[in-house]
Amino acid sequence: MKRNLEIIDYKENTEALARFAKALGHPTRIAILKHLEAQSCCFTGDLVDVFPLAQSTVSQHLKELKNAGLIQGELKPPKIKYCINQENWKIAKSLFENFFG
Amino acid sequence: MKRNLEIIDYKENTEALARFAKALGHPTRIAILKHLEAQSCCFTGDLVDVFPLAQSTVSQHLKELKNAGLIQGELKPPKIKYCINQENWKIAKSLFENFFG
DNA sequence: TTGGTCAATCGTATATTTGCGATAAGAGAT
DNA sequence: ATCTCTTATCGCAAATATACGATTGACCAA
Repeated sequence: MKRNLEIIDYKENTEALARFAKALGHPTRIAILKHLEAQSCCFTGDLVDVFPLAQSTVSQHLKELKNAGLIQGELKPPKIKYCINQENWKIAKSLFENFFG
Repeated sequence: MKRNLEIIDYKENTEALARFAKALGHPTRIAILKHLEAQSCCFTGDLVDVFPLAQSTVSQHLKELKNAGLIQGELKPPKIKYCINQENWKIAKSLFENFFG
């Protein structure tokens, strides 16, 4: 049943795209990702210095980006180094490219 | 002051991108846009038939897409024909392309 | 003017998001 | 064990988002 598979893919792609888009739907999160793109990686504390937000708020945005799969954290005690999750980044990129045609 | 202009552009692009992303951050709105892409245009009623949602809910999603500038409505009494706003679509496309690198 | 059709808007309820300060948790160093 | 540094989580308040049914408004036809 090729048709069903296509429908499922369509549905899954739609929801995956919406999930990524939702994660990108806040200026601070876009800025965090731009920062990570430019620096390749950075620590939470660096971001707290850059944005006029409380540490807990920055941490929450990082959590959402992590839940969406766009970033990943690596333990570098006593800090945590955040980087873009290249694998999912590529998936998101291709979903958006495909979407915008 | 080139530097200031760059900062402003950076800030504006970040916010514009977040606004577009936010509008795309719901499966129904992605699906509506995919539908419009495929059909080029369609009426609200068609969408109400396609999605398992109340008419008022679909209308609300259309309003958000319109506010984000991604679609536009044309009066075709007694119906309204919705199409993708090609101009802003291109802007969104290039913002995302630029963002994902 | 009246009626019919279609879509937007109004209330309303519920859920989610965003932000903060305060607190807890994890991992060395002393 | 205790202290320090860094980050996550908790608890809360305010704002926003999502969905619905009911109502209103716009337009054309009879």
